[in-house]
Amino acid sequence: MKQNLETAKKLGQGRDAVRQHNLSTVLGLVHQLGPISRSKLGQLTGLNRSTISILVEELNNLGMVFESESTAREGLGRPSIQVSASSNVVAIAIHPELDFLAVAAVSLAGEVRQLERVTYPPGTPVQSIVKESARLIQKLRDDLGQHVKIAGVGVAVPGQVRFGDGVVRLAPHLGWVEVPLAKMLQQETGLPVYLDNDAMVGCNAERIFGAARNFNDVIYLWGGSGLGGGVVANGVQLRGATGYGCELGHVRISDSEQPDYSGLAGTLESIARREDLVAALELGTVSDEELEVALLANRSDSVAAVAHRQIDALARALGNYVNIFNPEIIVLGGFLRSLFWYDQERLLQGLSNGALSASREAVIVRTAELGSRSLLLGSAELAFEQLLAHPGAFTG
Amino acid sequence: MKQNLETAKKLGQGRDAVRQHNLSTVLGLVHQLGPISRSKLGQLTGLNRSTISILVEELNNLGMVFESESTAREGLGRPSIQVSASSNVVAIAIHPELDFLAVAAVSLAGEVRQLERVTYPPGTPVQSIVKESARLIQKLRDDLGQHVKIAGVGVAVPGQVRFGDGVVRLAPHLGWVEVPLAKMLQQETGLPVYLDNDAMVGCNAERIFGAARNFNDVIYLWGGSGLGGGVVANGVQLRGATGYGCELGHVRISDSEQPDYSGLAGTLESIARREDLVAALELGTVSDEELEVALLANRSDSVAAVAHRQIDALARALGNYVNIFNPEIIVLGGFLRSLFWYDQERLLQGLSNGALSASREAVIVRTAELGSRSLLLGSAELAFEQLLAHPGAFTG
DNA sequence: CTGATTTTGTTGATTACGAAAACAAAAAAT
DNA sequence: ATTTTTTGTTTTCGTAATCAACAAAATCAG
Repeated sequence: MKQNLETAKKLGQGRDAVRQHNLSTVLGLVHQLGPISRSKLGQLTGLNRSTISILVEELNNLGMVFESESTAREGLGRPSIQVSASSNVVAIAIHPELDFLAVAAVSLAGEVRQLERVTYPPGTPVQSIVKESARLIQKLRDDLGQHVKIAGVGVAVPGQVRFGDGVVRLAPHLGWVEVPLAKMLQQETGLPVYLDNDAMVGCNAERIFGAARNFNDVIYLWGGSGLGGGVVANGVQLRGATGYGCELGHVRISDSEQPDYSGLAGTLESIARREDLVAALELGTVSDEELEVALLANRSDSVAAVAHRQIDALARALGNYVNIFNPEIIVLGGFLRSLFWYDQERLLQGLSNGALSASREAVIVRTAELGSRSLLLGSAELAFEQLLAHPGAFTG
Repeated sequence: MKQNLETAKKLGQGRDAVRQHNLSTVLGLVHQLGPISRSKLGQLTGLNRSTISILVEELNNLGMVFESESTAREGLGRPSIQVSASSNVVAIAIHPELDFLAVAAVSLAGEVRQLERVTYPPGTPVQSIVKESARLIQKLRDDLGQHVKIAGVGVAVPGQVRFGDGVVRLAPHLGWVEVPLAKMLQQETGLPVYLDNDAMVGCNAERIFGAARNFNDVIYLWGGSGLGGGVVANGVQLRGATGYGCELGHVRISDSEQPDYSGLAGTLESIARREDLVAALELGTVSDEELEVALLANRSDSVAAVAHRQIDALARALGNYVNIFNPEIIVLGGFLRSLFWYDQERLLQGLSNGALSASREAVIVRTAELGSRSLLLGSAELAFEQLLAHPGAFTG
């Protein structure tokens, strides 16, 4: 509270806060649930018919949504007007990786309208990547045309992100340290830029559009070269004080002295390693899908030893998360999907052994649904979140 | 969202929601910060002078607060009226343990107005404890007089609590399984009853009134016979989907097969054990304070071996929590206080070794301030939270 | 095909509540 | 004693949700 004494953050609600809030929730529902009738919006929000009418009209005027006449019979009574999110409001999703850059335009309706992908040699300096991003954004804008409004730019960063000011604290693969990426991109493009850790971005996407849709308490674990996580507690994404939280891979679960990519010993990331699986299967560079096919086809003892060790470690970690978070659902993405399908029984049994039964009983374990789309949808969501919070303030 | 489609929970805000919210925040500020001037309330909430005036008057009429003329010089200008929480609005705090029962009346102003404590043999059935609680509550009410209004009853349970319906899922020490304690107490007393896990209750108290005051991201760890935890993330207490979350003691951090009180192996609770410390010091039944004095006075190797092992385990666990939650502050209570003071250096060094530096740098570690008062204040807070959420609806 | 029923959209009047402005009050500063 | 500064009070105003009444568009019953 003392902070508030100084910063004088507004705790009270004024007149316009109500309109702001209602506008925001209506737009949010349209965004998440897709085309929806006015009457259903009324049911969901508890607002009066006349109020919904005014709100939707305002959103229409802002260009955020459009209305279409009733499509088909929905039962008794006068058919309700359908409200849909506009495809002409888009967010730019950016995903920089070691050797490639993906830039996409995602509409408020949830479609990936356009996707550009370029590769470059590892070690390419940030400045070049920023310039390249700006170029691709301009290309997207040109292709999409004048009448498309840009909500902002969302970036999924494979590393630790200071959420408040959009600085990449550390992205080991890319060799970035304290890079003010948001500011750099903002200066280059003139658009508002939002950064977040890639796993958290993926978590949010799965929660809104994917396997964790409709759940309010979610654990998301994603295995790529490293191992990242995301948590949704009580309907809101957990980030910690500065945005460095949710490092679920860097949690020590064993006495082993084997270090992970961040130098921490005995962590889940140090045991459940994609490259060990790939090596055991004697594969080269493979996609997650190819890895999965190869793993499920191979039942040799040597592969089983590696997989079992990783599954057991994963189970132990999941047990910890269940005890800590009491989630409704656990979502496994990346190569962790493959571990799940390799021996689901073993994983779930291990989870049961390590978790308190009260929390264990209720939780379900699923694999991610969105695949590579999750990063695009989730990154765009970073920008849309700001738009949704203040729809009235948006001018495009 | 699908849930909402069925339950039709109100997402939109109506006319009166604003008043409700503002009334709530003003009362909340008075409750937390103690006597405060009207003008400061205006600064903190961002509300207009006239609005504050009306709100405070309404709270006054409800008997929640009272106003007093300016006490002393506070600078230039007309002195502002002081607003204080009423001492005549109280919550009943109940804390049942293995062999004793504490029942207290805590005022909205934060004073423990009265405290009753009785002992009974271990194994006393729940029904008896409920009856005894009701008797003590009646005694408190009689002593306090007619003009005191009761906001409700808050119970700190040493076990797992299903937060939604106030059922004790499992309280190992007390031998309770699926006990509908809230309902039982409600029927016996006619008052609204709220339950929560004891560590979470303590966490909330430390956050509002104690060592974690003014922090929004808190880890709280409390060591008694067992080891419990509490987490505040982004200003709200974490409970998980059903209320079983935050079992920070039951997190596996080692390959050891030593089971804890819940049968889980290699957890923090299985290593950091109060009774091992007590045994090493060759003590009998001691209070936390006595234990601390004895521990700090004894620098023998045998004691050091036990203490160091426990400190190292604690450090490893704390490192995990830091990586997961990126908190601003860690608060250690119960006998964990003693471990901290025994070798602070070792603990902090161990923490640094196991945590990512980005999160590690910002976090501070402190010991709990409230001692045994934390459970009383925190339990009362359970009832006050409901009161604060809907001050207008309260009739006493 | 016709009329009753049901649900939804529309419109205007009503109500609630915070903001703003003008004025009064109570202190310190000059 | 006068000015300045801050706060409390009162009145007026604007905004936004609600309510009631009516119209519109479908299904249902015969």
